Amino acid sequence: MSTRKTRQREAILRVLKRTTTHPTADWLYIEVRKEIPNISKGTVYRNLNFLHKTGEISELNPDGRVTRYDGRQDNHCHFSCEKCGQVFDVDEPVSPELGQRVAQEAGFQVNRHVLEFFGLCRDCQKGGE
Amino acid sequence: MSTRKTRQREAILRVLKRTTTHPTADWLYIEVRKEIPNISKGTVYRNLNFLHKTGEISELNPDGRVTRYDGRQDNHCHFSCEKCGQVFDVDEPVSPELGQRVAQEAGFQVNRHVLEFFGLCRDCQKGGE
DNA sequence: TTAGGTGCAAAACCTTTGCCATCCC
DNA sequence: GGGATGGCAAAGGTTTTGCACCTAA
Repeated sequence: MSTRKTRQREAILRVLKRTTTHPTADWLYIEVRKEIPNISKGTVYRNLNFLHKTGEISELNPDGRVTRYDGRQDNHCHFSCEKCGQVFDVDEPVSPELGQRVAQEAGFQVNRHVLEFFGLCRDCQKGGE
Repeated sequence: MSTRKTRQREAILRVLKRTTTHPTADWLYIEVRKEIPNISKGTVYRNLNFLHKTGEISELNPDGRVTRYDGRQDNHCHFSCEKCGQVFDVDEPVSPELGQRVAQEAGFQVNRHVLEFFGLCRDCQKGGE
């Protein structure tokens, strides 16, 4: 089970790394297709799952419908607009000791924790409602 | 658009309020069916969405697949077991001022924020990997 | 009476998977 | 060469929706 280098996998990772929009698999599919026109959705999903397992990217599920992906791997969190669905980076670091406290108190083995903000982005505040 | 009181809606809310397991729509469907055998899944989903909109319950999406529901409305957060998928309450309150800071820094209108922990629950720690 | 709610089933949606051809090492 | 990977399409699972009937107020 070595890890092979394929055009498809490299293209997917490259496109994801160069965007900050936390795209969906579908958006990545459309984008990568500009470069590899006959790539299939199955391949996109398989590679995203692979890259997630190997820890090169991370998954987000702000709205509970579509999975979004993030190429950043440093300590940061996200803001999701409840109107337009866009996801933005927030440079509020997540303090690691929080997990330890919860682990001790409840007996869980805490591997990670996630902090997410929800509300209206700048554009959607203008639009009213 | 008044709000009608129906057996179905009341039963769903009652079942959800009396559990602490953050159930899925399907689990609630099975449970409520013990009381109202011919209730339909569509009704369960419609009412859960309704109750969520009116703020009586909240939605959780720990794993990004199935939506879970929570009848508790006070300030608390959750721990999700990455192995068995169960969701537990954590009595770590979420500090409200965090949202304000992010709002000021980034220009977002922050309505709420969520803190979630992930790892292994007690039972799944025993089972090994 | 009547607008909102329900049951049923089909549709919509996102994601995974089986199968065979293809490609990388 | 041989196993990992890709393309294609079908299947899978969750959630939504259209429609005719029902029911609470």
